[in-house]
Amino acid sequence: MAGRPREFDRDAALEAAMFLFWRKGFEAASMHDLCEAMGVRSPSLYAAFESKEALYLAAIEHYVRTQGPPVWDKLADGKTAREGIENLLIGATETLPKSRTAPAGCMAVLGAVSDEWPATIARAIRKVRLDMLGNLRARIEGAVASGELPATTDIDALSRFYLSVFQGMAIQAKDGATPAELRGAAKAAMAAWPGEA
Amino acid sequence: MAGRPREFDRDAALEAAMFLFWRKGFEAASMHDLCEAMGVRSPSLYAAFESKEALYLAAIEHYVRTQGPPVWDKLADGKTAREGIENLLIGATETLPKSRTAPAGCMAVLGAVSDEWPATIARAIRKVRLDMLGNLRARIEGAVASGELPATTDIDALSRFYLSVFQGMAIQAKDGATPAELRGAAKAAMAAWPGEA
DNA sequence: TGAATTATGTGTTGATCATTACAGAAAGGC
DNA sequence: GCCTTTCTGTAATGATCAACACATAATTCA
Repeated sequence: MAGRPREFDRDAALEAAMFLFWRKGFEAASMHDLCEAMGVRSPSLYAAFESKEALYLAAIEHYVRTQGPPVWDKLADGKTAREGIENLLIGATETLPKSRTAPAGCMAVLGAVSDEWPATIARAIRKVRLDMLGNLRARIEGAVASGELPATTDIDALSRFYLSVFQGMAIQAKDGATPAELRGAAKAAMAAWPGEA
Repeated sequence: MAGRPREFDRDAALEAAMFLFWRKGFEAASMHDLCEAMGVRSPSLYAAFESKEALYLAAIEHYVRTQGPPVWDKLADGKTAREGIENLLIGATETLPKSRTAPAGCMAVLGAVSDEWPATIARAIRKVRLDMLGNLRARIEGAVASGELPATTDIDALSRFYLSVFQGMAIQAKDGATPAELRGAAKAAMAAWPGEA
């Protein structure tokens, strides 16, 4: 037995919440701001999303699902792992800076970076960052298996290194770095590829 | 004409505030927490530091003055710029992870990384990050001038690149990376030095 | 000794926060 | 038409927040 139908689009509201959390973080985005951005009154919001904390968790999941692939799918592009990682980094130089449609930076890289975000949120975001590391690691492992990289390659070190470049670029994008400026950093990072001149 | 003398050590209190801000950020460190950590009642705190915002500004200045040099002075160590930057990064692998005496991460790298920190604080922190970039840039410029690096070196790209490695390592330290793990990333980053095999 | 000055401690202020009570409205099932 | 269910809007809840009023204590200068 269905009651009164919901008058707002749950997905559109979630996306609006995502953008606000992306820009402001968890604490600074107040329920008042969120209601306004989502075009929903607070009781409807609580009925649909349970709590501010649960809303954030839904928002970052939506973020990973919608904003992640355009960036991270590039890691699989190209025949070699070297090309894949370069494609990832160069792609990020375009998406990380502020644009007409998106805030600067990366919600997952820059979130929960101080203590005393709710523990569940900190855990969820840390998991996303660990997944980034895992993605890089998997690509590099593949390159070692295929012989693109020597068996002596320090896989952990190399994946952690490229993750740190990505994360650092996110901070600099937040500080206003342009795609061209980030591209310089990305190109420089590729010179660290084993065997590079 | 001096009135009643202050009963607490202003510098010790400032340092306690610094550590709390370092760990929690601006918003999440409440005046209540700060008073407790500093061992001071709020009216005394306001008399000595004016406001929470001004206290944060004093705290980050104290941070740069006391925590910066042990890390950034290493940039001048070594005969070459390459050695200096390697010393900086390797040194950071020891100081960035959580220790008995210090929280994980870097107050300047990880601060004001979301919107809606007070504008004056965001400006101050961004300036510290810009100074980091300037320090790297100056060292690399010197290396080009002395002939250590070719005149064709992309100075902006190289300094931005090493800044991003430093900043990324700060995030990973916050996520629990160990000195050994960070050392791998730092060593890998040095392979990007122009002319490296 | 007393006047001026500055710190301290208690307790409060208005604002803002996330969350919810409550009453009315819109749908389906009978 | 009526009951159940679910959503919407208004308005309130207690909690916490930064900041401060006020009275008192400690010091210096005259």
